[in-house]
Amino acid sequence: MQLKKVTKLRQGKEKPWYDDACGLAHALDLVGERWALLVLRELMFGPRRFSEMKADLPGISANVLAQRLAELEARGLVRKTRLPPPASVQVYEATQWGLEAAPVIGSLGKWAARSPQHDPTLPISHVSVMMSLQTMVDPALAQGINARLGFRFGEASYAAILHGGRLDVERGEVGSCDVLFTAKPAELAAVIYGGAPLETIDVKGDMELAKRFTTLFPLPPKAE
Amino acid sequence: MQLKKVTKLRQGKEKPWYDDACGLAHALDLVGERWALLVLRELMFGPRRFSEMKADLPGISANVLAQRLAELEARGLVRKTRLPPPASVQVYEATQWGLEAAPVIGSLGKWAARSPQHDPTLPISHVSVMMSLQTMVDPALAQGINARLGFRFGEASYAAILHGGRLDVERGEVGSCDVLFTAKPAELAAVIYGGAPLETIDVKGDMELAKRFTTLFPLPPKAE
DNA sequence: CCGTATCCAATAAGATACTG
DNA sequence: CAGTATCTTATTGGATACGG
Repeated sequence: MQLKKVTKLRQGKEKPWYDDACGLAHALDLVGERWALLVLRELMFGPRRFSEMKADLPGISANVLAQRLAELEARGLVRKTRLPPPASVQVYEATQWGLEAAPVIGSLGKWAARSPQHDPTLPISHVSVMMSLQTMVDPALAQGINARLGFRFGEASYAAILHGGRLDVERGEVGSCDVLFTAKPAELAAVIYGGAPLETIDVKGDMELAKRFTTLFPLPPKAE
Repeated sequence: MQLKKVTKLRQGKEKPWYDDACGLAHALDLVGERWALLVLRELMFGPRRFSEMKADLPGISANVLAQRLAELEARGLVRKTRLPPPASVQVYEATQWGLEAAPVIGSLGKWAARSPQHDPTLPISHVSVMMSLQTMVDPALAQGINARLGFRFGEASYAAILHGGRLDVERGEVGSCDVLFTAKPAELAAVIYGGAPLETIDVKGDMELAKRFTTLFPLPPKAE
């Protein structure tokens, strides 16, 4: 074979899949491919390395992950950078515009949670749990509570601030907080959404607050 | 061939494509296939017939449209019904839950409108234009205006009420209104979003109001 | 560790023709 | 009109092996 098969990448003047000027069609051209939105989600709390993402997206192949990242980069949703020394490691991060997809992703997830066929026993990544907490917190129930929460999932950890009915999440060191949860993502989800007893996970700090925290995330009623 | 090839349809115990309990992954299992969300969009203002939809989704094949409708139906997002006599014609309509995807679709579209690569010259369906108007109206700019707008796109027509900064859209007879727009969807879009002169389309009624109406839909700033 | 190259199998989609 | 049947082609994705 002497013809170098040009990598597909649909870059530059990509022709849209959908001949439709509407924003939705364009959105699908941007992130409508298999895995694309899940890849973007993994970047929502900050830069990640290739293999971290691969590990957290069960079933994705290196091939596909690489291609999706390249496409998202070509479209201006993701940037490839190098962490500042001494880390000096190569990572992917979402651009500003990419980050703005967060509420959209959140509302998609919230909408889908009404599905009768939703199976909550599947594995789940730590980014997913944290995004879901941020999305699903009920402002009315959370009103008036001020607290700092910490979350540890093996390697990854998050700090969250509950304030004014909202939950602001950041990845990074837990720091000082009122409650610290340590668990696997799926275990935490089981406690928050599945009604599993709080004792099934490791909780440190204000147990009263922890208990109350778990009640702030009501599931929407199932459709059908 | 004696083995009836069972149609694919992934029904009943469909195994999810993504092994991920997060809502987003499930959303993608529900409507992540090519064309699915566009098909659902076409149902957002009421029941449609198969060939109408095929005509308004440029490039879709009967094959794919039929399959997507069947899948959406199996998942509880779409219902196949018959219009009451004397029409007695077979149509598809979104279920309640399906309709609730409207804001999600809207925000996806709004987010994508920031894309530098968005090409607004492509064809556009009447449902798309009306959804985009509903989504993109700026509540601050529209505050204080009360008006009834009519829209005619060949066969289809819509009535919209601008009130309290919101635009409520319904498909159906135009009825009495303050302004009546008659145009092709893309022409209307060109006037509202592309700054084309109002004279390029047919407008009847309060021209002052019509002029003002066209200024209520600012495009978000482009990313990058 | 971070990907790329290659190959192969599965599938999805377009075209077209056809039926109740 | 509302699809289904059939065929062919184009994509896609998974697996594996390999290079910087």
